[in-house]
Amino acid sequence: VAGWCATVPGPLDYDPIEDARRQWPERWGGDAVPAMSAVGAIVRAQLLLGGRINALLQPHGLTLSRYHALIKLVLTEEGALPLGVLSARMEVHPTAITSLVRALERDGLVRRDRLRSDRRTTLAAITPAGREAAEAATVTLNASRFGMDGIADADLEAVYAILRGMWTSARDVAPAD
Amino acid sequence: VAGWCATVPGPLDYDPIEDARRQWPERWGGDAVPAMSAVGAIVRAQLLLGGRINALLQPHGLTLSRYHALIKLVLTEEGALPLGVLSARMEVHPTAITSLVRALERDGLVRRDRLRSDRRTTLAAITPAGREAAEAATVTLNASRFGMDGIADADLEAVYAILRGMWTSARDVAPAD
DNA sequence: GAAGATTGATGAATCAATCTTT
DNA sequence: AAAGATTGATTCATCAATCTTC
Repeated sequence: VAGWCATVPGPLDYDPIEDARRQWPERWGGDAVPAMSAVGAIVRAQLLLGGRINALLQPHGLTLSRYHALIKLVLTEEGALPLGVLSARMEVHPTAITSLVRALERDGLVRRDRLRSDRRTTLAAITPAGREAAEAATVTLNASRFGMDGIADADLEAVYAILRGMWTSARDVAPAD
Repeated sequence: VAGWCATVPGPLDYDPIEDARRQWPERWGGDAVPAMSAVGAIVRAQLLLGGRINALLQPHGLTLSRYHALIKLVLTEEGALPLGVLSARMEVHPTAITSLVRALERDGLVRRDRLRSDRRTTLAAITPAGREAAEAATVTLNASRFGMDGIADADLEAVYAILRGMWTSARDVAPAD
């Protein structure tokens, strides 16, 4: 149990998923073992990536959430989005956007404007400082392949293609309301 | 934007990762696109799974964390573990275990005992009610393949095998302290 | 002094209720 | 009344500091 704890699970002598895979079939049958393994792996990978990526972003004064928001703005050439749209694109609760954008504003990375055409909506607009931060952070993340170095591109594309099936399949279309 | 919001991102007209994949190469080159896509997919998958699994567990009065703890105890035929060991196996902070186990105790699913041999350590021991809850919940989860139905077993095993490379590679061995 | 666990404080995520503008 | 955003209360994860037992 080396330097892990704290968000960053390390490489382990005890592999939790392997252990579960060993014991699962005799207790509950083997049917769900692939699913159980994949779910475990996804959860653990997400935890690990969170730690790695946040560590990469820390020198830039960003977290993954804050970087995510900045990138969404950068990718909309106007560099601005209504909070509601930003919330939808990031897929986080509308309420979370409020505090997130407020924090970015405190650091001078975005500006908040009321829309003149409809003064209900607040516009989050990226500032020059915000663009710089996003660019620099992206260079860092690209260089370390988003914490994924060590895995081949073909494998990464395979993971992407498979997981994409979770939201492109017709499985949980909206229940016709 | 149908019934999603609230933890459960639905199937979307606007696909955030596809959008990023389109714009990434011209801005920052294509090198990190597979990594970026995989990371995005993992984060989104984890979010989706969290929603689905917690919905499946709710009728059993459990959450994913609480189920996770119970399963770890069930899988140790004594049905009991010191909090420190449980914390390590679940890879959550030692402080988080305290409140988690306390909540399980409140519901009568685990018992807390001080070890007679070393009265510093607290033992979390699963109760009969805890075993029942874990068994019932496992049947439910197995039946819906942990929220992964719709994806072929071979693909799930592929995802597992690839992601496993993140913690079995020598990449981040402890920095020799 | 060190291991094991706990407490209290801070920050993020979520939900209901509120406020403003349309 | 409805859309957009915000506030306040709750919960959970995290970190530092504390308390007990060895």
